[in-house]
Amino acid sequence: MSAQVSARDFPLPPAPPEAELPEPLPEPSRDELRLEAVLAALSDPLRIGIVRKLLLESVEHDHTCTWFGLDRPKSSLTHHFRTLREAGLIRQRQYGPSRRNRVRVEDLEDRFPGLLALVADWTPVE
Amino acid sequence: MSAQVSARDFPLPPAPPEAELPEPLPEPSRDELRLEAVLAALSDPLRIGIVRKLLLESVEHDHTCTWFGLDRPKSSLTHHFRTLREAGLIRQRQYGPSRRNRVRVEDLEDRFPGLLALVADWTPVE
DNA sequence: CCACTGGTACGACTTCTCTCGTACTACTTG
DNA sequence: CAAGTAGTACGAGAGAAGTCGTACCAGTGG
Repeated sequence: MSAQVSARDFPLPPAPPEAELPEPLPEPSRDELRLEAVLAALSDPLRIGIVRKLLLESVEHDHTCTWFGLDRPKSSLTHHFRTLREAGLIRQRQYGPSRRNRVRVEDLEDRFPGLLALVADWTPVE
Repeated sequence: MSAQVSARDFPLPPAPPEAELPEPLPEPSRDELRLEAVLAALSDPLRIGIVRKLLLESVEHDHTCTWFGLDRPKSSLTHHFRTLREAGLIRQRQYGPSRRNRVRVEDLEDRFPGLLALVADWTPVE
């Protein structure tokens, strides 16, 4: 059956008050995004799962690393989230002691239209 | 400026007489294609360049590995073309002594719609 | 049959990536 | 200030991947 999630047109996040948020951690600018790097970051099942979960369950809200419920040591999670940020897939902000993540939907749709729809349709191996 | 190649809708190849062609080398079936594997294969600049060139310059014709004019040893090319075939991006057929490649446009558009458009728009680092 | 062409297979080497333990830092709360 | 929470940095080990030389093989054409 393979119920395909129809996630073609992402509602762009309703322009939150960016000015009031903590500064994002260092990340490539929209123009610096490289398709090879983005694809490499997404080629790991854990990471594409993270991006997919963020897309489907929280386009408008940021989430901490632990929100994902991943059964990995903290140092492994740091590695994967940093990989995603350095490739330009997610934006990370420091909220007090914790760090929150969101997908860079606007930037990615602008540079690589349709890519996030593929991520949203992805399913892990059974 | 970045003149974006508008390559959204690929003309599906006009159904060549598949029966008369040599058998394809072993490859994953359409249902076996995995997005992670496809993205991993495309995350190498040399390989995404190969797929892009095949897409833009020869959708309807197969090409040998040497046609690409890549300045690498033969054994390296064998490695990259096999990687692309095993990920399901290209189909390879043996024509006498040489081996010819084409992109699996139909299968990829069916499973991962829009992905090939991103590949066609890709440009190498200057 | 011999040389040429267009590849493959194998193996070595190097580099990258994933994984994770340990130690540490930053902030919050009592 | 002490304890708890959420994360980082460092570094080591294992495995995967890229690079490429060498030897080899299958057709093609003289």
